[in-house]
Amino acid sequence: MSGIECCNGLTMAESDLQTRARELLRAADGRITSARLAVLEVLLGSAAALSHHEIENAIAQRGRDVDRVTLYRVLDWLVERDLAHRIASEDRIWRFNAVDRVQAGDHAHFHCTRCGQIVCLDGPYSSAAPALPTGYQPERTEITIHGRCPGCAG
Amino acid sequence: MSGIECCNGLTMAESDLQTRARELLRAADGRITSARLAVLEVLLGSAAALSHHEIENAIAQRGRDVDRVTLYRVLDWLVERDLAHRIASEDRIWRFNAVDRVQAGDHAHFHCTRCGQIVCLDGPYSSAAPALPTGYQPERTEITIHGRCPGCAG
DNA sequence: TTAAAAGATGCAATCCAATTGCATCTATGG
DNA sequence: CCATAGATGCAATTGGATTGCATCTTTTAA
Ligand SMILES: [Mn+2]
Ligand SMILES: [Mn+2]
Ligand SMILES: [Zn+2]
Ligand SMILES: [Zn+2]
Repeated sequence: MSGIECCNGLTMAESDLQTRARELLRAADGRITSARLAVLEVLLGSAAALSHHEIENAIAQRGRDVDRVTLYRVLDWLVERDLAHRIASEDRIWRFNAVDRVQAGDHAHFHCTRCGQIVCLDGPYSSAAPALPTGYQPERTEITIHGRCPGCAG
Repeated sequence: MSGIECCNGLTMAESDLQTRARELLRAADGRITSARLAVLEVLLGSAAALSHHEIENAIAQRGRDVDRVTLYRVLDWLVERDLAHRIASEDRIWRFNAVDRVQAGDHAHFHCTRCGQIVCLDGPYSSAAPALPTGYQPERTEITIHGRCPGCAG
C-alpha cells in the first residue's frame, strides 16, 4: 500500500493530495500557484509537523523546486489563511502541518525528546494549572507532552 | 521601599542579593567569578524570566560589564549546575531565572501575549491530555498559560 | 484574446540569537 | 607566590528567518 495515512485512518494517494491541495487553495481566496500547491501537498501528506528543511527536501524529492524565501512566504501565507498551523519548539525551529489534518482550534502536542518529531494530538484536553497571581488574565492554555515516539521508544 | 520583591513576598535588598548569589556559587562547585556573581544577582532580583539582552542591560545598569559570549557561557553553566532555569518561547529567545526563586522541578509558565514576559508559576499542576496514539511514551507534560500580565491587562 | 494590475517569486543582502576557536587572563589549591 | 585548570574576551561563524527590490505570473476586465 503506497498511500499515506490520513487523519481519518484512511489512506490518501499522491494524486488525491494534489486534488485536495487544489481544493483547499481554491476555497481560500488567493492565487493558486505551483509553490503553494507543492507545499500544501507535502503538508497534507505528513502526520508529523514538518520543518522548513523537511518541506524543502520533500518538495525536491517530488522533482519540484521552490526557493527558500518563497517557501517561508508560502508558509506564512498558509498560516494566515488557516490552511497551516505553526508550532514552536525548544530547538528554535518552526514546524508546520496542514490544518486539514488536525483538530480545529487549540490542541495538545507531543514532542519526541530523541528525534525531535512533533505531532498534533486530537481530542479534548484540559489542565489543572496552579492559581494565577492577582491580575494575570488567562486566555489560552498550551500543553506539550514530551516523551518518546514509537520509533524512538523501546 | 527600594527592595526587590522575592518569592516569599518579602523584599531583598541589593546587598542581600550579592550575599545570596555568593552563597549559591560557593555551594555549587566551580569558581566564583565576577561574571557569575553579576548574572546570578540579576536573576535573583527578577520575578520574571529574563532574556540575554535583559540580563546584559541589567548588568550594565549596575555599572558592571560582561562580554556577550561570557554571558551565554555563564548562563549555560548556571543551568548545568541547576542554579538557573532556561525557558523557550515562541519568539525563539531563551529566558532565564534563578532556580532559587521558583518551585523545584517541573512547573507551569505564564506568557503575556502583549509584552512577551514569562513568569514561572508555583504550585502543583496536572493535565488531562488526549489519549496518546499507540506506542507513544509520555515522560513529562509542559503547560504554558498564555494571556495578559497585570501590566498589560485592563 | 489581450492588456493591465495586483500579487507572487527569485536572488542577494541582511538580521539576530547563539556558537565556536583560540589566545589570554584569573581564581584557586598547594 | 606558582602552577594550572578553568574562565574570559574578541573575532569569526553558524543557521533560521527576514527584507528590498527587480522580475515574473496569475487573475480580472476590457
Ligand atoms: Mn498542532
Ligand atoms: Mn520556570
Ligand atoms: Zn522520536
Ligand atoms: Zn505583559
